[in-house]
Amino acid sequence: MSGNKGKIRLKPLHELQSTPEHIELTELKTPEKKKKAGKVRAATTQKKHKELYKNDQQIVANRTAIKRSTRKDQPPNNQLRIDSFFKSAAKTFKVETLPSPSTTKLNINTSQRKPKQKGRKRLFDEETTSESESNLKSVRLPKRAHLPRKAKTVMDLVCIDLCSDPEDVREVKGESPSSEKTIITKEDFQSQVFVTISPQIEPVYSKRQYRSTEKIGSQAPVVESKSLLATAKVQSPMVEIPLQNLAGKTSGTPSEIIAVGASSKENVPIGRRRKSRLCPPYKVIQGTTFAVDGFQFGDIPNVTHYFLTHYHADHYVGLTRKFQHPLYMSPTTARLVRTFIPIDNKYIFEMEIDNPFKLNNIEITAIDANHCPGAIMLFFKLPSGECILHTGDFRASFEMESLPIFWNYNVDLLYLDTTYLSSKYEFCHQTESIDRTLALVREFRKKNALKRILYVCGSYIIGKEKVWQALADEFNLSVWTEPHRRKAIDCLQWPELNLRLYDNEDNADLHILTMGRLSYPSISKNSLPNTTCF
DNA sequence: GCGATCAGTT
DNA sequence: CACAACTGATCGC
Repeated sequence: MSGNKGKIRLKPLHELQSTPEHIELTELKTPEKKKKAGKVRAATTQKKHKELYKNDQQIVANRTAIKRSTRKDQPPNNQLRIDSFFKSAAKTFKVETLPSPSTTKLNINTSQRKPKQKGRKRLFDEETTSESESNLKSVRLPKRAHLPRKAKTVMDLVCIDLCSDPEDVREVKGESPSSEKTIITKEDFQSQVFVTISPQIEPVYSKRQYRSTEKIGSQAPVVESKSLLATAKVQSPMVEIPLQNLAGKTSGTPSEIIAVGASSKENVPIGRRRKSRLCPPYKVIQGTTFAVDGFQFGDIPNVTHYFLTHYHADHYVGLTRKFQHPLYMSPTTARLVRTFIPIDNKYIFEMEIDNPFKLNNIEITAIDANHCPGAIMLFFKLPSGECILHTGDFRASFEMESLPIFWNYNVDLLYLDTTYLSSKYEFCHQTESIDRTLALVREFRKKNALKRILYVCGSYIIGKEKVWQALADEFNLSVWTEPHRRKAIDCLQWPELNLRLYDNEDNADLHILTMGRLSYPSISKNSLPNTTCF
């Protein structure tokens, strides 16, 4: 390895998040009044749940004359939980991993590749795994044992939880098949992150430090991202991370990664007084006047265009009817925004996926992020030739590697918006998650053939459609969801989903519910006696 | 009443 | 314990 070839320079968070001089440190403790309010709220919530549960118990008792468990996380005595079923069953559950195109070696010398060459781009070179590991040793935390990387065709699964996000189905034990696939896996990044984004660094960017005491406005003390980043470069050497397995030598090796946080909690101000927050530097794309998923900071100085990567609450937080700037998003996200947030339509601009367009002489391409419907990554090509990728929330897949844009351009700067960088998170392909779900439900149905089954799928506003569609299709289920989500699903323009959806909650086989309503009191309220839930 | 904020939930 | 992505209650304007 020489220079930065095959390496990513990772900017430590403490540099990116350096506290500007003008930020005042505000009180560290929650004021007593708020504490009290919090307690009152908590008490109210508890009371509400108790009452709900009490009522629910009565309903169930009246219907079934069977006394149900008083534990909230337990099903009524006449109901089974499929999740407990499969947790015990999963230990012997095996999944055959199908050979994927990405496991087939291409025998292409990456150094000889031409930019327009066809074929699958190897974002991670399977040949470099061992080299990568040895190089990473210097930065890996001493106590962190690395996982075996060689794939097997059959893996043992210890824990599969249908109640979890199917995207989160993890292999706690066993070996990942991903090591022989050329996908960007979390594991490939894990070592870097453990070193770079360390607990010692994070507190610098504590909630209270990113707190403005003034209104955001023309004189507002806002972080100037470019200068801050430039300063970071000068003041502290980059953490050099060997990632020679990321992309070929002629294309697509990001020279820098900026860790991006999207959570609304990242710099939550304290107190009730309305004070705007400071915009963290990573919300603004370096060298541009574009802000991504940054709506809770008022008008960000020097930002002319705003982007929304997808319609999830922690990304559109702060986006209200008052918003008055050009706002770019995918067509699907645009329909959702129009439906739920009354922003003047003249500010909403749709970006076609994979269709580059220019803004301020910067070429922008929206790429499918493989997250929820309408979720995109953003690829910026600056006049200088510098290419910047903002991932938003995304799910890496080997299909992504085939995208021409990753073949044709280097990624010089990467805004990586992700949380699951720890080795404890192991992600399989989305289709595999769905297949496992179907297999488990199939097995459950077989064992409970005589029972009526109420299928319950927890969901955010959008994002679980493929799972419940697969269930509905295979088992011919009628689906019901809450009116709010129904409205959102209608925005997706996904006819197959609408075919399955019915307005009648009582007759539906499969309920798509908000996560917060997945507790048994809530579920039972909507279910009939002698019903098996999962 | 709207929007911001916080606590609590899965 | 962690986390994302919520919901609902409360507070400030």
